[in-house]
Amino acid sequence: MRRDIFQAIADPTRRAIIALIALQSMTPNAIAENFNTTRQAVSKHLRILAECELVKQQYQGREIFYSLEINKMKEIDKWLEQYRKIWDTRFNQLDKVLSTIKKNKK
Amino acid sequence: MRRDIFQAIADPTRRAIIALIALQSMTPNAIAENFNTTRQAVSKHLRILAECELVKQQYQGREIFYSLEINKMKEIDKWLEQYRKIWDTRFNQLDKVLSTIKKNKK
DNA sequence: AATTTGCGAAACCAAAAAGTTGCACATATA
DNA sequence: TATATGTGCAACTTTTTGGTTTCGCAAATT
Repeated sequence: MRRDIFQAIADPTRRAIIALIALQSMTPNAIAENFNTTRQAVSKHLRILAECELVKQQYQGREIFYSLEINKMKEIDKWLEQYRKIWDTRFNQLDKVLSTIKKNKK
Repeated sequence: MRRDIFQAIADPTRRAIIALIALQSMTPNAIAENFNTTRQAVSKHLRILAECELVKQQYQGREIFYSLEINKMKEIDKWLEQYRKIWDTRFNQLDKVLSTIKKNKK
């Protein structure tokens, strides 16, 4: 089961879980209350998220609090960077064209 | 078949295709040469990418040139934004802690 | 006109994924 | 100690996915 972060965020439930625990840590039961699936299904998603180090577990008695490993999210940002460069460039090109049009109008 | 952009970029081959056609448009055959799969498999990937408007097709005789719809990529960026805010905040908090430590050393 | 080339679509297959049910086990609580 | 609670794990089922093969069609080439 070779998971990567892109596969992890592909599932809409997992993205919802990420959003849920982004600000405060939660237990599997508390998370599952927000979905129409069983706790076990959520547990499976959490396991996948944990496998690619997107979430962190904190044991407290018999409860486990899951929280987002925000630094891991930067990997997506890093991947996006190459494309951000492209869309910035294209925007600048458009900008150039627009300013040329403006100039010619004068 | 409900496709979204996150599902589209989940597959490594599709991410490679995206990278390939990011700078110049290419035909399915030309794209397929870069992979160990058949042209038809690539064609299927292209169809998925087209379905969620990540690629644009340009017909030229019997050839079809595919190019990246870079604006669509911004959707990922937009989704990331909420988390970027979080990691910026946490970084600033860390920064605060570090400067406090520094101060106390003096 | 006959053949080659570039392409998408459909049918099929194997593997992976997502979900469910039924455990086992530890930690609380009575 | 007996019971309830919170959790992960394994087995199983269904759905989805990624791939191949085969086909048909249109545009080039001969």
